[in-house]
Amino acid sequence: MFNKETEYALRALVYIQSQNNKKHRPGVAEISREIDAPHHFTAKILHRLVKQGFVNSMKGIGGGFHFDSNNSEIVLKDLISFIEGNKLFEGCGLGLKQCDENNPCPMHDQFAPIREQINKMVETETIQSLANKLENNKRL
Amino acid sequence: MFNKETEYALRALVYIQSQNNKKHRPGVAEISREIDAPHHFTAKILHRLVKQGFVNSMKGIGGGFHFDSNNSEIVLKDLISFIEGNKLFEGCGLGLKQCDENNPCPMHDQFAPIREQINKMVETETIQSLANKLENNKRL
DNA sequence: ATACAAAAAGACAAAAGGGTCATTTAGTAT
DNA sequence: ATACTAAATGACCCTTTTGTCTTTTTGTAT
Repeated sequence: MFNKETEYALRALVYIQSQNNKKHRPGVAEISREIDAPHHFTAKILHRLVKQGFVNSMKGIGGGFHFDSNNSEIVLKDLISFIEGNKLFEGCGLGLKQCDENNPCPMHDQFAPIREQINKMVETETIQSLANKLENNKRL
Repeated sequence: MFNKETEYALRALVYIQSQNNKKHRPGVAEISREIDAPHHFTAKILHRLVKQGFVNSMKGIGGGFHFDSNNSEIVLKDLISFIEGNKLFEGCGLGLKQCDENNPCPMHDQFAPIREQINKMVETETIQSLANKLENNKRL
């Protein structure tokens, strides 16, 4: 479904939020270990997300990654679009450039509702809502 | 959703079937032109599909690609699994190795029904059913 | 038998995705 | 001020995907 970078980013941010909830700011080493992602690749991804403002970081002793509590929640669709574009949210199942209600490909009628459900999911869920579920039986 | 190879394969096979319905066996040049795919890449993909038995080919004058009418229809799931594996049909949304009903990731409850719908689509539709829709307003 | 059409085959290459490493910069606690 | 910790930065590399090109083989119609 998603590419590796997106998967790592989702797992990392959810982990950061869940640790923030416990008043802890994890570093790259801890994050990559806990979400089972390559150390340096995780660092690169997080750095991009910091530059874009999705998450904050603090250097030095006691530093690490964290969310600003006065920032709004991160909607998954915004994050995923930033990382891998919106082909999944808007593209045709057969990869046609021109495919919509008025000019449908043979798969359109079956595919459109699936795409809708995907959109609904990523527009509804946020990093924070996912992190909250971690305390509810869910695992990373 | 699908990778390029899968998209080209779906479009090519649907086109071949639709032409077969008109008693015509298209060649690579015609196919790649009509489905807007790279000529030689299309040839490579079709060759793999012939070797695997998904479609037949005839060399020489009057040759081209065609389906054996006494073969059964090609279920999309079989084709897609052959080309790009079944991550889309079975994988976790966050990319976790261990994620199921009993040990769900925070996205599992939202993602599982989507995956189900995808599975239903690719298990129901066939190259032939898609080709039939081409005569019904649909476009490639 | 021949000529030609078309697929088969495989080497090659560009681009994107995924990942590593070493060095630098910055911030914090003391 | 200092030492230490942790992120920032950028170069580099491997693999997979995507795509190109050339040559060979096969089969068909005549």
